Amino acid sequence: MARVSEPARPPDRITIADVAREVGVSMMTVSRVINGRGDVSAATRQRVLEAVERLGYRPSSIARGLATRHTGTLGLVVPDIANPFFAEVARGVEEGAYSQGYNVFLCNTDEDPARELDVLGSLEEKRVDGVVLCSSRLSDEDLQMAVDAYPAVVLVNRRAGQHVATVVVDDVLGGRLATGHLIARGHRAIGFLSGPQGSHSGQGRLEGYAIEMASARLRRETRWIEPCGPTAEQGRLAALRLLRGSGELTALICYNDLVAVGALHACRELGRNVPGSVAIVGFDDIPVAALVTPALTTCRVSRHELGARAVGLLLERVRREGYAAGEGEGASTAVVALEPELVVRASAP
Amino acid sequence: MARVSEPARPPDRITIADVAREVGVSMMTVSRVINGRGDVSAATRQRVLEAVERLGYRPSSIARGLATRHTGTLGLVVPDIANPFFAEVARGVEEGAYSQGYNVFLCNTDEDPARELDVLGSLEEKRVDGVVLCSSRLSDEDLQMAVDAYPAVVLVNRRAGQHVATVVVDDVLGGRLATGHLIARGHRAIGFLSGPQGSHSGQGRLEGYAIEMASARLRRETRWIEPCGPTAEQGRLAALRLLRGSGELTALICYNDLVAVGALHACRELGRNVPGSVAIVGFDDIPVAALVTPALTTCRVSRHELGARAVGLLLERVRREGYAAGEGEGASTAVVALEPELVVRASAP
DNA sequence: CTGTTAGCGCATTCAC
DNA sequence: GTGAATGCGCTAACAG
Repeated sequence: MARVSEPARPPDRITIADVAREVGVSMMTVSRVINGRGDVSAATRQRVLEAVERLGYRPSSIARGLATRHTGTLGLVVPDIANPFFAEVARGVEEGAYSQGYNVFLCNTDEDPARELDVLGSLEEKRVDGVVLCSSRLSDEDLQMAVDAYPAVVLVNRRAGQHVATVVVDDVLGGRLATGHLIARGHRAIGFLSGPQGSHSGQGRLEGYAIEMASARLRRETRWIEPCGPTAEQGRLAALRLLRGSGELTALICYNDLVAVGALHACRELGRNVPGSVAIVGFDDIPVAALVTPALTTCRVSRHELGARAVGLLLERVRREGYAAGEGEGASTAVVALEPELVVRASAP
Repeated sequence: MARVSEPARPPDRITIADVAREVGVSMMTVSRVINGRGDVSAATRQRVLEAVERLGYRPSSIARGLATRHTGTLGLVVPDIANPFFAEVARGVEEGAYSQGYNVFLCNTDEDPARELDVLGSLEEKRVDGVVLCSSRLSDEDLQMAVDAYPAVVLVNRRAGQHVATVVVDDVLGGRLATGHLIARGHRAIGFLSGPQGSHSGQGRLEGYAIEMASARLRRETRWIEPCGPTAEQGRLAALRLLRGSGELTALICYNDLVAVGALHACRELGRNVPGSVAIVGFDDIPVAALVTPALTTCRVSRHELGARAVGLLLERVRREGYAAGEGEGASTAVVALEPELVVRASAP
C-alpha cells in the first residue's frame, strides 16, 4: 500500500507577509489596501490586488479579531431551530448579518436554562460582537448578568426592562384583532383555547380578547376559557371539552394554529360544521394553516421581520460599542413591538 | 446633558496574565490547568481554578485559535434555514457540534451559487475547522475547488465523487418502498407526480418506482408520469391532469407531501374518495402530513439524523486533519446513504 | 511539575 | 504615500 513518507501537512496558508513580499511593499500597505483605509497610490493598490488574487490570499479573521477586538461575528440563541418560528427568525437574522458582513453562530438551548447559560458562555469565549437572544428561559437575574456580559444584546420575545433592546410581538393587539373580527361578524359567545398556563403570548392574547369583549359589552364566562397544550392533539381534546360544556359557543379562538387544527378535528367529530356552526381563528399562520380544510383564519406576524429588526437593532449597537450607553445620546428605540395582522380564510370568513 | 469626558471604553477583559499574576504562577501553568493538559499539582490547580472563578476569566477562543490554528468552529451552509428540511438538519448538526465543544456558523445561500461561493469564502476567512455543505448548487468544478479549500468538508444531499465525504438519502429505496407498498395492497395502475424536472431526488424516487413496477411485471405507461412544481397548488393541478387523463389509476405517488396535499384537494374536487377510490403516498413526512384529512401515508428519512451523521463524519475528519487522506488509513465510509422508511397512514392504508 | 522564549497573522501607533 | 516597531491573548516547544 502506497504510504506517504511524511504526514503531509497541508501547505501553510498564505499570509499578508507573503503578499507583501510578492509585491515588494510592507505588510502595512497590503493591510491598507485590503481594508480600504489610508491612502495608497492607485498603482501599488492595483499591484497588491493582483497579488492577492494570484496567491489566493484570504485575510484571517482570527488574527484580525485579535488585533482589533472585533470579530465580525454575532451569536443567535434559540430554543430550537427546528421550530419553524425560530427558523424564520434565524433567516431574518442571518440575512441582515450577512448583508453587513457579519457571520452568525447558531446555538440551540433546547429550552434548557442551564444549556442556555452554557451556550452564552461559549459565545463569550468566541468573542462575538453581539448576541440575539430568543425567548430566553433565564431568570431575570441570570438574564441581566448575561446581557451585561456582552458588548451588545437584543432580546426577542422576552422583556427585561426598558434599557435592554428588545423586539416582541404585540400579542394583546393580536388577541384584539382576532376577537374584534369575530364580533364584527356577529359572534357573541366566543370561546378561547388559551394554551399553556405560563405562556406569555397566551396571556397577552387572552388579554386582548378580554379587552375586545368588554368594549363590545359582551358577556364573558370563565368556562369559555380553556387552557391546553400547544399541540393539535391537545387542542382537539380541549375543544371537545369546551364545545361539549358550552354548547352556546359559535366561535373559538385558539392559542395557535396547531391547536386550531385540533379544534377543526374536534368539530368534525361533533358533526359541527366550520365555519357554519363554529368559526375558528388561530395564531401564527404556520404553513399548515392554509392547507387544511377549511383553511384557517389566523393572526400572523412576520417572523422574518422579527429577526431582521433584531439584527438591525443589534448592529446599530455593535457599531457604537465602546461608547457610554448615554440615555439621550441618540439612542434608538429600545423596545420594538411588531404588530400582527389578521389573515382571513375560510374557517372564519 | 451629562456627557462623559472620555468615550468610557468598557474595562479591558481579564486575560490569562491576570489570572497568572493573581495566583503567582506563570501563564503556562494557567493555560495547562484550563486545557487539562500536562501535569499540574493538585494544589496549584485548585488555586488557579479559584482565581479563574473569582476573576470571571474566559479564555479567548480568538487568541487560542491564532496560536493553535484550530478555532473550534464549523460552518453550516444551507439553501434556506427557513425550509423545515434544513432546519432539522441544522438541529442535528448543531447538537452534534455542541456535544463536542464546537460552535457552528449558519449560512444561507438562498439557492444562489454566487452567494454560496461568497459564503464559503467568508467561512474560510473565519478559519472554520470544517464545513457541512447542504444541497450545494455549485458546478462540479467549483464544488471541487471549495472542497479542497477546507481542512474538512461533508456534503449533504449532493454527491461529488467517492473521495468526498457525503451523506445522502437513498431516494431509489424510497421510491421502491412507496411503490412496493401500493402493489402489495393490490394496486396495479399507479401514477407518479414526479416533481421538478431537474430534481435529483425526484429522479431517484421515479427510478425506484420503475424498478418495483418492473419486478412485479406491472404495466407502465408514460402518461402515468406527470412532472410538477413542488407546491400544493402545482400538485393539485398536476393531479387533476393525471386523474382526468388516466381514469384507470387507483393510486398516486407524489414527489413530496405538499404535492400530495394538492392531490388530496384534486381528489376532493373530482369527487374521488381517498383512499377508497384513489390511494395517495407522499414523501418527506413534513408536519402537515399527519394533520390533513385523511392523514398522509408518506416516506420519511430522519432529517435530524442526516445532520447528525454529517457532523459525525466531519468531526471524525477534523480530528485527523493534517494527515494524508490515505485510502487504507482506517478511513471511514466516505458516502453514507440513509434509508427512508414508510409511514403508513389513512391515505394509503 | 513549572517557567522561558518565541511566534500565530494582523492592525495600531508612530516615524519617515 | 509608505514603513518599522510593538502588541492583541494564547500556546508550542523547549528548558529547568
